[in-house]
Amino acid sequence: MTAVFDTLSDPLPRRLAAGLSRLSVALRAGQWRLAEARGLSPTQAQALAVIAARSGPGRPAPRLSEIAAQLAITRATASDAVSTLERKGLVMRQPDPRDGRAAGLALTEEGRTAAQDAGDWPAMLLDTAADLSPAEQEALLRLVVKMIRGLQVRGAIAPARLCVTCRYFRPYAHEDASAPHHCAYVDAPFGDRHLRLDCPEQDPLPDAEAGAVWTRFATGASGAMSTL
Amino acid sequence: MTAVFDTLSDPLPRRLAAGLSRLSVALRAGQWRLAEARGLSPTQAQALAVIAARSGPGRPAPRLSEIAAQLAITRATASDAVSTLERKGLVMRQPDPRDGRAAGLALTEEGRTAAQDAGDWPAMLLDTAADLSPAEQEALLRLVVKMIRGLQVRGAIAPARLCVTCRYFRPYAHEDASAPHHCAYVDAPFGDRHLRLDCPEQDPLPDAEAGAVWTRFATGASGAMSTL
DNA sequence: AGATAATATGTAGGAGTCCTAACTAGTCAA
DNA sequence: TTGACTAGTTAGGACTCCTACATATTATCT
Repeated sequence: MTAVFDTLSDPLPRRLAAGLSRLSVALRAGQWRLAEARGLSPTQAQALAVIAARSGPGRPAPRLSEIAAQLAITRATASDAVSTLERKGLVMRQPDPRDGRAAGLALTEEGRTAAQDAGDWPAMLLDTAADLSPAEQEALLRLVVKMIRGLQVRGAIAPARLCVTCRYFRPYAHEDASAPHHCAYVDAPFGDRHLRLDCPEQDPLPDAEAGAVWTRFATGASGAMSTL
Repeated sequence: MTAVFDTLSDPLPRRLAAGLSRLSVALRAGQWRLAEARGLSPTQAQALAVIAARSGPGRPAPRLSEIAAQLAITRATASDAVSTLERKGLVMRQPDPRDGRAAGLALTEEGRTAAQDAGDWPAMLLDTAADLSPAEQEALLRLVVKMIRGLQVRGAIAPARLCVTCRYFRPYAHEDASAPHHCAYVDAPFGDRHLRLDCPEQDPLPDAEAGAVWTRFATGASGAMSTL
């Protein structure tokens, strides 16, 4: 094949890591720029977003440890960030009725408003993603999901609420190439482009069963990749 | 098609941003963990890597501003990081013969050693990438390159030394689907899986000409995507 | 019941990150 | 030579992120 470049280049996984790292640099920088406008630092904004995503009627209030795990920071750092959010009047700590040690985190009215902006990504990133063709966006989402799951399995990040590790996920249950999967929770078919990264309804499969479902998803042929 | 999820879900670019952000969290955390072992903070390690990548015999010594631009931080922050590296004996500042204001940055012997480790990514990330099939790795690299170029065009990140913006790049110059492109510098064919993100030989095309080359690359059909 | 271990969180201290603003010194062009 | 840039540094402040260590509460084991 192409002996020259195959031996000359860095291994592909290494370049992938470098590429993702570059994107990560751009993301961080964008978050700092947004931070100023909103009076929130990147970590604070992320913490706010996690709290918002995990709050809801009839759902237990998220805890500090949960924030720390999701952001892959220590509890001490998370405590700092939450204290600052509290000082800014966006978050309230409430004693947890079921565990006197724990502090349940809830958004204030202001916090709810701020959290909506906090989910805003730098426009440049959204525009760049939107410039990809729909098929490319779908392929990228699928690949990103695979990377996230891989990191999760290796313990590098906290469990994300992914479709592909959910009790209600049925990979390749339908013939329709544009929506081959099935969500048994809403009982509807869907495709790779609908895969979620943080679904509130997600109910994680135990490890024993997760492997088989994952394999079916990961190896399943998808006919919609031809136009890349 | 799948009306339910199409209207129910966050827009795809938004979820892509969220997904990349999660990967970015994992990356940062991994860098902090590595940092400890090496006595270098993430920024210092990145700065060291940039200096190493841009140093070389017969090449002008990289400047501080270049580091700042590549890492998307201010010159002040870069100055801090480089000062620390200097204090640790890994980097030397040398007066630039052609510009008395500028300080050329060079690695010490120790710095050269340290820079090799600094290019090491968290093993978990490399392993996860390596778990993807070769076709998937190639597809992801291509998509990451597209994202980087998009962010670069929008001014969100400093110019990367990409094949796709290089004077010597000839997209789809060959029939061979596994190596359709051609590098006129080494005069050899190569494929998407060989795309580089920081090639020392890269010579950027002027904007006027870059658009046409890019379009040919971006829209070119690739036959190797069927097994995703 | 009482002692012990484990858990959830908070505090303190220190190095590092990252910014803006102000400053020095060198370059370049009119 | 003067004025406008440009490269880099410094100072100050908010925030990030860590490792200890301290505190309260819950779980567990005799």
